[in-house]
Order: sequence, then C-alpha cells, then structure tokens
Amino acid sequence: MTFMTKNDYHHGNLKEEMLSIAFDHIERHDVETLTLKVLADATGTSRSAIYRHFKNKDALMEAIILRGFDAFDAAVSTGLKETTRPLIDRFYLATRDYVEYAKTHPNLYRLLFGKKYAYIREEVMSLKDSACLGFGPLKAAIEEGQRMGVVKKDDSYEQAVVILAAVHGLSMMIIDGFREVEEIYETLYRRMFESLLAGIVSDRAKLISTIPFVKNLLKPNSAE
Amino acid sequence: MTFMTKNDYHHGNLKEEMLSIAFDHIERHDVETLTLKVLADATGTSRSAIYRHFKNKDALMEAIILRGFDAFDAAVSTGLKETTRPLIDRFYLATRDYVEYAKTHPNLYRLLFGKKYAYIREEVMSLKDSACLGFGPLKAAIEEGQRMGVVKKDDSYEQAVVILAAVHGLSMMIIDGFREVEEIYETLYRRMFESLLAGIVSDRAKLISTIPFVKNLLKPNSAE
DNA sequence: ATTTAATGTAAGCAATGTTAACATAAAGAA
DNA sequence: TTCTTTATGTTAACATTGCTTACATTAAAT
Repeated sequence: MTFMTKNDYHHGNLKEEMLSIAFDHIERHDVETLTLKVLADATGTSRSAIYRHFKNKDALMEAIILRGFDAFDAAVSTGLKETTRPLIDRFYLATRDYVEYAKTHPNLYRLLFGKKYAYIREEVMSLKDSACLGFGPLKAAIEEGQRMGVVKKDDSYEQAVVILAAVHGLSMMIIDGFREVEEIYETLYRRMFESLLAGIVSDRAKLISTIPFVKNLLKPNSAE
Repeated sequence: MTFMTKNDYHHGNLKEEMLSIAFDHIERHDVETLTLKVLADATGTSRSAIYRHFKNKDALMEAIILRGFDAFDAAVSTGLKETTRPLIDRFYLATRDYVEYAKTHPNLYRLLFGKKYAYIREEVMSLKDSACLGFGPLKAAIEEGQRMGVVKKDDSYEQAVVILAAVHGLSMMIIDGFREVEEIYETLYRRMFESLLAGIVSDRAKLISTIPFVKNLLKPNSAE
C-alpha cells in the first residue's frame, strides 16, 4: 500500500535495467525461476510495470534471448577469428569454447538452443547463413581446409552441421545432469574432437598445430 | 455438480489407466500440456483423484518416465542384440534406431534426457553400468571390436560415451526446432556415423557389412 | 497553467498443483 | 444381517502463476 517517494516513481531507464537484471537472473538460475514477480522485486517495481516496456513475458524473453545470442556469439567466435593461428588450432579452440560456454552458462545455453523459443532462434540464426554463432566461421574454416587439401571435399555445410550437432550433444549432456559425463568432460571433448577430425580430415600430414594436445593427435604414430 | 452413477464411482484400475493415458498424452503432445486437469478430464475423474494413486504430480511423472525408459530401451537395443549380424551393422542399426526413436517420440525423448528429471534417470540408468539404454550393449560391441583388432584400444567407456553424446546432439537438434537439420537428418546421421566410425576404427579392412551404405563406407577408395 | 504522454499501482482474472473435508462403495467382523 | 473399516472418489478451497484492466502519479510539451 506504500507508494514510492517522488524521486523514485520514475525509474529512468527501467527497460534496460529490467533486461539486465533478467539476463543476470537467467545466467545464475533456472529459466523457470524467472517469474514476473521475481523480476519486479529485483528491479524494485511492480509486476505490471513490466508491461510498459514489454508487450508480455514472451517479449521480455525474446529480448533476453537476443542479448544471449550476442554474448554466445562473441564467446564462441573469438577462437575462429584469430586468423594468424593455424587452421586446426582455430577449429580446436572454437569447438572447445563452445562446450566451455555451455558449461559455464548452462541456463542461458538451454534457453538459446531449446525448443521453446526456436522461432526466435530461427530469426536470429540460420545455419545456412554464414554470419552467426561462429557457425559461419566454422564452415569457412572447413572450406579453407578443403582448398588447402587437408579436408575431405564433401558438402562443407553438412560437415559443419555434424560437428555442431556432436558438440551440442556433449554440451547438453554436461549441463543436463549426466554427471558421469560432466566429471570427465574435458577428456570426452578431446576424444570427440579426435573423432570429428578423423571424419573430415583427408591429409593429416599437412596439418600443423601449436597446441600440445592437437600436436599430439597429429603424430603419425597416433593414427591407430 | 453431477455425481457419478453407482457403477462408475469406483473405476477398477484407475491407476493403470491414468498412467497409460498420461503416457500417451506425452507421446503426442508437449510435456507441459500434461496438467492434472487434462489428465483428469481424459480419464473421466477429478483432479484430486490422482492423489489417491500418486503422491503428487512428480510421482506421476516418475512413473511415466520409468515406463518411457522401458520403451526406449526396447526400441534401441534390438539392433545391438542381433548377434548374428556383423559387428559394424549392429553398431549402425543401434545408433540409427536411437536417432529414429528420438525423431518419432520427441516429447518422450526430451523428458527422458532433459535436466528436469535427471535424478530419476540416475536411478534407472548409469552409463557405467552395462544393462541400460542400449549403452551397455554399445560398450560391449566396442570391446568386441577391440578384441577383433578393428577398434582402437582406448577406454571403451569413453569411446561409447562420445558416440552417445554425438548421436544425442543430432537427435536434440532434430527435435528442438533446427529445421535445417531435421530436413536432412538422414544425410547428417550418415555423415556423423562416418565420423564416429573414423574415430574408433583402427583397421577398416577387417570390417564387413551387409548394409549397402555401410558397405560403401568401408570401401578402401572412400578413405579420403 | 493545462494538457498529454509516460510510467507506476491496485485489484482481479483464469489456470495450476495441492490439500482438506466429505461421499460412496466394497469387504470383513460382530 | 448390521456395523465398522478401508479404499477410492468428489467438492471446495488455497497459494502461486502469468496476465489484464482501471486508475494514479509524474514529466514534458504547449
């Protein structure tokens, strides 16, 4: 029943603050725990104040997801964009960062790649486009490898999607309660990387790496 | 306000009927659409009647999940158990059936392998055990391959988990709204199978298959 | 100063899972 | 048989949820 004091009534940039708080909440807690009441309390406003800035809860979620894709994109594509590094190392770093991001931001990851808001994801990213999610760079890296003659000359789009799907599966198991997987995820990621590499590489001898683990993978004697 | 007639008051085996109806509902619709009201209406009883047979909704869900794992297990392990088939074919059929089941039972699949009820999954299946989910048979198949000298002699448990994770990822993308993936899932599955194979096989020459696609994969000239 | 737009509050709706109090039917004991 | 007990339903009500409507307050424009 207590009204706010004069100075507090208008908040300033309430929309931005709500978004920021909501985003933080989702990074820390389960997505379902973000209710309008929780957000209102955390922001210091009432539930319905949210409706002044977002049409409804879904609109709020959409804004969060857009922000989430930006964050994810930035985190994942750094490795691939370091064009001074050897190709194989960029590939390694990108897939590793992918899993790492999922592990450190499980709630956000599940939100971005789950089914519920797939319709937003479709607007933001198309696997067929080349400018999203570090997927474009991944495909580009594969094509670069094909030109260099170190990657099998199959459909690069399909090759990239397979890699994405595999890494996605490992990420999901890590964050969705497969504890046996989470416990040794580093090892499993490396084994998976090894398989994915074996699947697309045509000439290992031509590959060079500065990363010890990858270097070791490429040794002729580790072939079988 | 209408009371039931005498004969209908006691239902007989309401528990089994509820379970069955709830299970069917989940196979057909999103998990979230299964509310107590929906179940009560479909069963022809009241919401609270459910509490005579299940402690709460979670207990109901647990029962559904147990049933779900049985169904999934049966569907996935048939291929691996056909011990008359060549090893590689069993491997192919098992992973293919896995994806196929996810595709045809997306809601159930998401329920079984999602985070929400991970604690039940942990009771029912341990990856480290060998008698669940076709995972035991998968590991056994890998070990058989190792003894035959056709599979790399790495940790068979880790090899099997990597395969499971990759297939899981593809399945999830197919059912979680990645339409570009769903549209060509058959192709993508085959490519993934090829990678997984390349990751663990040490001597392709020793492998034989009766399945055209797999046969083709094993041709020496398809090596790179 | 008065009007207008932006931003906030209060109150209430329908749906959800849950619980409590009560009703009915079946089974066994006197 | 009659009475009691147990199993199994029903109805009513509650708290929480997301959401909406009607209204109040402030800031800004004229």
